[in-house]
Amino acid sequence: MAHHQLGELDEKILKLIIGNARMPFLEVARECNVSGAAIHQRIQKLTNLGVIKGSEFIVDNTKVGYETCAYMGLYLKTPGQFPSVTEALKQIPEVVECHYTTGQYDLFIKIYAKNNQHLLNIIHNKLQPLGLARTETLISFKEAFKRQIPIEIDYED
Amino acid sequence: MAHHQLGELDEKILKLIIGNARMPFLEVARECNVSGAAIHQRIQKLTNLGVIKGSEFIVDNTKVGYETCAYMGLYLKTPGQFPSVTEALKQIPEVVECHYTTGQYDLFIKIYAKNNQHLLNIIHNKLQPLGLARTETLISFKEAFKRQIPIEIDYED
DNA sequence: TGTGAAAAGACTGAAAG
DNA sequence: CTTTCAGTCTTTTCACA
Repeated sequence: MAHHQLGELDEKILKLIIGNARMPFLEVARECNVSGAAIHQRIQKLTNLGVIKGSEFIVDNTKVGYETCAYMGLYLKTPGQFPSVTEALKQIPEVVECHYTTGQYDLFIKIYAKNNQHLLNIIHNKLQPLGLARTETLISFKEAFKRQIPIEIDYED
Repeated sequence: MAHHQLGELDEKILKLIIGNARMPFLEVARECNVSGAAIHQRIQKLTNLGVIKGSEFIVDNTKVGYETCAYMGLYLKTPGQFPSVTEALKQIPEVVECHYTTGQYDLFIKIYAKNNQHLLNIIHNKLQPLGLARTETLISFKEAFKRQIPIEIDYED
């Protein structure tokens, strides 16, 4: 498996920092009973391995003017459209996630818009010109909760 | 609107830090041509206002053993189930997002599982006992991209 | 709100067990 | 893989504009 390089210390570090990217590494070190340099080097390693892909501040979308959150399922006309449509979606900043999916849809995306009218504008002016076969829209009117993946590493060695 | 307290400096700060929670505030200060203390106070203010809700490290799900990512639409039997089902979903760590939605479904959730079998186990053992009317599952077999909401504040005052 | 200064604390890399 | 150490940079607070 892809995560065979990770040990208990890595797991403990990830659990501590995954939900708080501003936690000082020295504090992590104290929690783990190792030196600060050890944490520094482990996090470096986790970053080099691609386990850690970056960090983010979590911003309340409604407080920066995005009242509408929607998911959309997209049907392509032909599978050949995958690369061009994905590239075009990347050019639309309001599209914040894009997945290739099995079953129902070909692509599944998440969009933030200022309001419902803005969402309609995005659909009409930016999505429809892409030449999709069909789309389906699902509007989230409240995010009940959102959190991180649970870190529970199996040591299969 | 909810974001009327935010000014140009707040916008600039948010744009700089939203995609890198480890950026030193002094570096933000230099980019913005203000003192470090000013950035410190602004970020404090943004946190107090709830604009900033926290920070996270972005971890590659496949590298910590979660190969399967799925979205599920849930139909309730009665609207009265909303609170209890939401609460029950919160007890399932693999459910990382939960939205109240209009139209098609009542609830819409995002799940990470170790593999497809594990996803089936979660559905059978944890979701079906909740007494839902029906569910629909959508499996993402590749996340083409994922990014942050664009920060573009209107100054309507 | 913003600033500068000062103390405390954190980061980072080198060298060594 | 871990530690200690040293130099440098950051965070945080506070008095003041």
